[in-house]
Amino acid sequence: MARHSLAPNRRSDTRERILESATILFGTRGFDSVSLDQIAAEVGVAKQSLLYWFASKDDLIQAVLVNMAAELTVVVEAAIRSAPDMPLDRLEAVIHAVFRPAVRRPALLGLLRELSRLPTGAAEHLTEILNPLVTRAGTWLRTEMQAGRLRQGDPSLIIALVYATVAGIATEPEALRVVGWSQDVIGLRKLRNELTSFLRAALAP
Amino acid sequence: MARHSLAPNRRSDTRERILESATILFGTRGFDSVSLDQIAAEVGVAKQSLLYWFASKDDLIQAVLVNMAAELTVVVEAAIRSAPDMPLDRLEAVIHAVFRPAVRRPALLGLLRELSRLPTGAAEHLTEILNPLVTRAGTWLRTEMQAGRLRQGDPSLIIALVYATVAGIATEPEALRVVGWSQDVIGLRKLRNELTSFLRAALAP
DNA sequence: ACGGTTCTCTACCAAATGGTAGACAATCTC
DNA sequence: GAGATTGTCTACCATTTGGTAGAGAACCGT
Repeated sequence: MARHSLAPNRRSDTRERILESATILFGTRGFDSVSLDQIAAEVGVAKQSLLYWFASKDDLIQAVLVNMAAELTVVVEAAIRSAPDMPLDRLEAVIHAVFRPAVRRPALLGLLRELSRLPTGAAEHLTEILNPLVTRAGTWLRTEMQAGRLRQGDPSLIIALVYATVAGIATEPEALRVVGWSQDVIGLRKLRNELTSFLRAALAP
Repeated sequence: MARHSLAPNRRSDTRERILESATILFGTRGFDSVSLDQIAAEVGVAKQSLLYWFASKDDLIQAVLVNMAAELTVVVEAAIRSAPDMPLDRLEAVIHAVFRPAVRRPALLGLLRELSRLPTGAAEHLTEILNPLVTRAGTWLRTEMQAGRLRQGDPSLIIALVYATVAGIATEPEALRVVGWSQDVIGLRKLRNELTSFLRAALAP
């Protein structure tokens, strides 16, 4: 009898499949709006299999967040390393790099949007992962400014502005639609290009 | 015996107090994360009094959204009318006008962030309210561009960019904090000023 | 062959949630 | 003053939720 249609493996991929589905669901609909049952149904397992891999919903959320932070870090660091040397070109490359996963998987940045719903202190671990990334970017901007290759300004503010814009664009298509735009008319690619040309105009020395 | 400590009034202000509390709670923590019990407790009434004024949770959400759209419309239209004549100054005035309620009541823009969680079609009514506002702004930008007082560009993209940035800044302080910034270091006012100076640099003819 | 480990499942449970039924008090209308 | 209206409440309910208990199948090392 095929009660266990999925033959148990010593090395099961269930954990990764749960993480993937949970990332998408949490990122698009929010931690509180997604139940463990829904995630389990999406993955195609029973809820209790899910609770075997993650002791509680909070544990699952934590794992999803750490996973997301690591993924973002890899993408951004790779872009910084491989980008062209001129600061404006490099900045554009990084923005493109962040936009690509943000568009393919809006849930990634959507998760950041969810942070404010966590109990206080639950996101402390994320700071350890993401803060160095931001600090590095700030240091780089400052260096370029002092070398006269970028207009003077507060690096922190620039980074915050870029983050807010990317997050706002990538995670709120519905809000944009409601005020009267369809995705086709606006388009994430167009918005990305507009953002980069804005930055070029504002940061050129 | 004071079982009804609040003397019933023919004209009760309970409805408005519910709307106010619901706006704040929904906007900061999300539709699904806030229960009717919590709203009722915040207002200081029983849940059933709440259901007397709004037939269901969906009804309450709908009312909160319409209320928010009307409030935003008033603010923006007033700013457009009273602003100085030079386009860049006027644009800055409008941004300041949107930022003020956005900072005082982050829930206002936070509600827009929540739209993607509504069942399809539930936000149609909002489009009727907000779309004219956006259309008007777009027409105005286009006119100024044709008059040569702003650099050429796609008005829709500019508006979307401004909206995304304001919304991202005003509604995600927690996300900004997690990557390593405190509100004190960054500050919404600084971010607003940075945004307007960016726009000036990018849109000056 | 066999005992332990890994993995998934069915069967429950206590708490919270959105919502209903209806009693009861204050006020208005006549 | 009588009856309808308005507004608030207590009591209750069905469903959903996160989580527990524990059985059983497939695989491992010996």
